[in-house]
Amino acid sequence: MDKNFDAKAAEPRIYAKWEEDGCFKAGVGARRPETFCIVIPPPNVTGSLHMGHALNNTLQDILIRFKRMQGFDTLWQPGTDHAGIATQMVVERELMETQQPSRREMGREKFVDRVWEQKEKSEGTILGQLKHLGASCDWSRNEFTMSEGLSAAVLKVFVDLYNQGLIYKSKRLVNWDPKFETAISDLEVENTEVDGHMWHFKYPLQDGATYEYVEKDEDGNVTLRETRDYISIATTRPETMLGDGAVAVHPSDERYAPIVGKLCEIPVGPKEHRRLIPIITDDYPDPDFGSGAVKITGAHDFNDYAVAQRGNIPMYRLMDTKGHMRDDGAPYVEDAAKAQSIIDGAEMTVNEIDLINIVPDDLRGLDRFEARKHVIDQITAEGLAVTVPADHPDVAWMKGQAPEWDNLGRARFPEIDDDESRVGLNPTLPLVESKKIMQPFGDRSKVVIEPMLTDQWFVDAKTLAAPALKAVQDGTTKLIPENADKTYYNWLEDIQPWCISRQLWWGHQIPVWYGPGVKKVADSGAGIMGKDPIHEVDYASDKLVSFCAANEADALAEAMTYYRQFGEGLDYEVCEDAREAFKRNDDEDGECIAIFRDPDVLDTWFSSALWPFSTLGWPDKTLELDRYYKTDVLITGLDIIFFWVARMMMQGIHFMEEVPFHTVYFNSIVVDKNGKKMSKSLGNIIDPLIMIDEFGADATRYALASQEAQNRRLLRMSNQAAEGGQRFGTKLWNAARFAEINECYGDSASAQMAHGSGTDGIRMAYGWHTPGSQRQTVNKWIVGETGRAVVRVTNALEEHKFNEACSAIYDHVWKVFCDWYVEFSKPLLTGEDPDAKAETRATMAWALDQCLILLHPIMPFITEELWQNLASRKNALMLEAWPSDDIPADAAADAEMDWVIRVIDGIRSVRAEMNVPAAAKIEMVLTGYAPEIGERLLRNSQLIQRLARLSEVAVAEEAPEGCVTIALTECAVNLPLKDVIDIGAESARLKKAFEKVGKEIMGLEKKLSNQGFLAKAPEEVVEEQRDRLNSAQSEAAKLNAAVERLAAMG
RNA sequence: GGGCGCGUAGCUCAGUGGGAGAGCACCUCGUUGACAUCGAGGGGGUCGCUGGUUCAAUCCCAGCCGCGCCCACCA
Repeated sequence: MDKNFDAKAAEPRIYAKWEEDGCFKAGVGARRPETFCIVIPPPNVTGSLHMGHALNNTLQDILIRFKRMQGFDTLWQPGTDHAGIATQMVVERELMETQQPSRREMGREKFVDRVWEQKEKSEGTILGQLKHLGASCDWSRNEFTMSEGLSAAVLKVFVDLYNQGLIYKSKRLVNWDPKFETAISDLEVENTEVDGHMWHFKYPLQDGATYEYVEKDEDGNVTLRETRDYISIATTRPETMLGDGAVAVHPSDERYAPIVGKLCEIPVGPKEHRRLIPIITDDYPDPDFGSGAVKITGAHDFNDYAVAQRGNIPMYRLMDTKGHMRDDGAPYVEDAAKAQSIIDGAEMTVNEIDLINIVPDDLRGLDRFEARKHVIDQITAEGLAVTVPADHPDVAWMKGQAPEWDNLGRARFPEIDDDESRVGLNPTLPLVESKKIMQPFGDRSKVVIEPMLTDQWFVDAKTLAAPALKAVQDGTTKLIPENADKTYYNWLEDIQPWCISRQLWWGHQIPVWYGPGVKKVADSGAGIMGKDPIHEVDYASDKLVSFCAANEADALAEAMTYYRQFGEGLDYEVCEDAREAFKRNDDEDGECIAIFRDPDVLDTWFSSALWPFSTLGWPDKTLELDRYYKTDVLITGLDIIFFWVARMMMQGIHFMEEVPFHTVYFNSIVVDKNGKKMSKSLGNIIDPLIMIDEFGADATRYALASQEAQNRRLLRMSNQAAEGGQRFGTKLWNAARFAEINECYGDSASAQMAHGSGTDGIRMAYGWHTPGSQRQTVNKWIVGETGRAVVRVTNALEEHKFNEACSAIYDHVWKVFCDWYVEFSKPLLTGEDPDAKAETRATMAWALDQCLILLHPIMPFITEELWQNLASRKNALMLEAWPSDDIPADAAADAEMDWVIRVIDGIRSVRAEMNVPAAAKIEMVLTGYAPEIGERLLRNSQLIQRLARLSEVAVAEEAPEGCVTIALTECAVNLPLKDVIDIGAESARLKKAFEKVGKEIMGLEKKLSNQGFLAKAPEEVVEEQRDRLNSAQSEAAKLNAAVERLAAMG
C-alpha cells in the first residue's frame, strides 16, 4: 500500500466500479423487508451546485448508505427541477449577453427549445457533481419535473383539484413582477426596508365646500381649529392617486365627521375633468397616523384592496405588465367620465372597469416612478401640497431644489438630514417626510413588486393545509430541529390562497381551454318552478367558459358537449391563442366555436410539491410507489419549508392519503469561515468541485458532516475544515497500512454472514477469534471498545446527529484504535507466542473492518479502497452489513486496560515535566497496591515498559528514596529519578496535586454530609459520589506519603 | 409588531440537572519499524449579566444586555 490515499485518482475509479456493479440501484443488497427512501430535493437546472447542495447531499448519502448497510431496501430518488422563473431568467440573460434575439423575438416554441438546451447542460453538470461527491442515488431512476411522466402527474393534479373546486380562477390583487411580467406568489416577495418618503397632499372638497377642522389633545382641549376646503392625505406612492376610488377615515374620527359622505377631488390631471371620489368610513385608517385620512387605491395596494372590497369601491388598474402607466383604452376624458359614472351610481363589472384607463394622457406610457415625479410636480405647482407648522419636529423639508431620483423611483433629498438645511424653511414648499418604508421586491428580479389586479389561478390552500397542519401536530411527520414546528404552524394557520399561474413560457402549461361565453338572452319566467333562463353563446364577449382537461382532445370533447345545448352542427376548432380564437369566432359569425388554451404556466413549486409521489410513478400504480411511499426522511433547507415542504405535505396527503415522509431534517446554511453567506459579489464562494479536487470528496464530506449539529444553523466551511477531514483519512489509511504490514487481514465472504448476531459470520471471516473468545486482554478490550463505538455511531445516525456520529467514529479510530490499540498490539504481533499473534491479527483485522464499516457512510471512498486492499473481498463495502450492537464487552479487560492507560499517561506526563529525555529509559516501582493490581502489572509490564519507555518494572513495599510519585486510586507509581529530581519542584508538584485532590474531597464530603442530598438525590448518584470520594482519598493518601518521604529526604 | 435562535478556551463550535469538552491556533519535547497530513506533554474558561426553582444550575424558569434569522398591511 502507498503511504497516502490518492483521492483524486481513486475516487472516480471507485465510483465507477460501484456504478458498474449496480450498487446504487433501489433495493440492492436488501436483507430485510423494510424500505428506506429519500427523495432528493431536486436542484434547479440553472447552473451548478454550491456548497449548500454538497452539505445537503452528503447528509442524504450518509443516511442512505447507513440504511443500505443495515439491510434496508433503500432508494435514493434523484432528479432535477425545471425551476420556471429562475431558469427562464438564466436563459434570457444569456441571450442578452450573447446578443442573440430576445425571448419575444424568438417566439415561445423556439425559446422553450433553447431552455431545454440549458436544462440538458445544467443537468449534466449537476449529476456529475453529485457523483464526484459520492452520492449513491439510483441514477437509473433520474427524474425531471418536466419529464413526460411528471408532467402527466402535474396535469392530473390540476384537473382533479379543479374538479374538486380546489383550484379556481379569479380576478384578485396579486404580486406582479414588472421585470418578468408575471404574477408571483406571496412567498416570492422579499419585503425590504428602504429609505422612502411620504408626501402630504390636499384633496379639495367638491365645489369648494368647507368645514370646521378641529384637533384636540388627549384631554379634549382644542389645539387647532380652522376652516378647510380640503382633506389632507399622506402617501408614499403619489402615482397611484390616479387610481383612487375613495378617501377613507376611521368612523370614530370626529375631525372628518362633517365631511363623510361628501365628495373630494383627486388633484391630478386636466382640471376640468378631474374625478370626484367619496369620503367614506372604514376601520382600517389609524386616526393617529398621518392625517388620519387614507386614499383608497384598490388595484395597487393590498390594504386598500380589502377596504375597497368591503366598501364596494371601484378599483382601477393604472399600469401595464411592465409597470408603465397604461397607454390603452379611450382618451382620458372619455374613460374618466365612465369612471365618474360609477361613483354616480352606474353599475359596471370588475372586468368592465378594467377596460377603463384613467391615466391622464400626458402620463400615459411613463414608468411608474417617472409618473410619480410628474404627479408631485403637478400638485406642488398647484399649491395643493400640504404645508405644516414649521415647528413640526419630525418632518424634513425640501429646500427649493428638486429631489434626486434613483432608478427605483425613490426620491432622495441630499440635504434633508442635514440640520443646516432646516434653517430658513419655506413653508410654501411641499412637506416630504423622510422615512423607512417596507418595500416589496421580487426575490429573483430584485425589482419593486407592483400589486396588480389580474386574472390568475389559485389553489384553495386553506382546505389543503388543514390535514398538513394536523400531521405535524400529531407527530405523523416529525420536524428536526423541533422548533421548526412553530414556523410551520404559523404559516399554515394563516395561509392565503396560492397563486399558481405564471405569465412565463418555461413550465407546465395550464390545462385549461377557453371558449366563448354565454349571455343571458331572456328570462323565461324562472320562478318557484326554477325554470332555466334562456342563454346563448356570446361570441363578442370577453367572458369565457373554461374547460379543464388533461389534454386537448378531452378539452375539445368537453367543449362540444357543452356547446351542443346551444345548437347542433357547429364547427369546432382549437386555436393558438385568444386573439386567433376571437377572430375566428367573429369571422365565422357564430358558425364556429373556437377554443384556445390558457397560455400561462404553473408555479414551479406546483410540480415540486408532487415530487415524493410523482417520481415514484404516480398516477400509475407502480411497484415503487407502493413500496417506497411514504418516503422516510426528507433533508432540505429551512428556507423552503413553505415553498416546498408544506406544499408536499398538502399534496401528498391529498392525493396519496398519507404524508410524504415521516421525518423532515432541516440542514444548516453553509457560510464562509467568517460567517458570511457565500455569494458571487463577495467572492467568497467555495466551489465544492474545487474542494473535492484539492482535498477529496471524503474530506469534504467529513468537514461538512462533522460540523452539522442540530442546534446551530450556520456551518462555516473552509479549507481548514477540509484539511481536518483529510488528516483523518490519512490517519486511518496508515492504521490500515500497519495492519497490512502485520498481516492482519480480514478474510472475505463475510458479507452475507456477518449480520444478525454476528458471531457466525465473524468466525468465518476472522478465524475462530470471534468477539468474546479472545484470550488476550488487549484484544478483549478492543472488542469492547469497538462495540461501544458501534452503539454510539449507530445511535447518532438514527437520531440524525451527524456531528456526533463523526466525533464518535473519529475518537474511536484515532484515540482508541490508533493511539492505544495499535501500540498495545505491537508486542503481541512481534512476540513469540503464535497463538497470541494469530489472535491479535484476527482481532485487529476485525476491529479495523468495523472502523471501515462505521466510517463508510461518511467517508465512502477511502473506506471502500481499504476494504478492498486489506483482503480479497467479493462484496463492496458499501453493501457490507452494519455491525450489530450486541458486541460483547469484558468488564475486567476494560478495567485493566483503563488502568494501564492511566499508568502510562501518568508516567509520560511526569517525564515531560521533569524533562526526562525521550530516549532515556527509566525504572518504575509500584507501591501501595492490592494483590490483583500486582497481577495486572505482571500481565502488562511489557506494554507499560514499551509505551512509557521504562527499563525495568518492579514492585516494592516502600518506595525507594528520591522518587517522583504518581498517585492513582489503585496504586502509586514511583519513578526513581534521583539524578534529575529537584526536590523542591517535585515537592511543589505533589502539593499542587494534593491541593487539587483535597479540594475535590472537601466538596464531596460536604455534599455527602448534606442531609438534603442524601435524602433526595437518586441512590446511584449518591453512590457515585461516594466512589469518587474513596478514589480521591486513596490518591490523597498516596500523595501525602510521597510528600512526607520527600520531606524526610530533604 | 410577532416568532425562532444564539452568547462555553485565543478562534470556530459540541455538550450536560450531579466530575467543564473537541478541532484549530499556541508553547515544550520528539524522526522509537503505520502515520511529521505524525507522536508525547502542556498552558488557557467565575459556561453573557441578575434573580428564582432545586439537596444540587453552565444546563430549568424570569428579567436584562449583546447578536443573528424568519414572518408581518400602518397609508
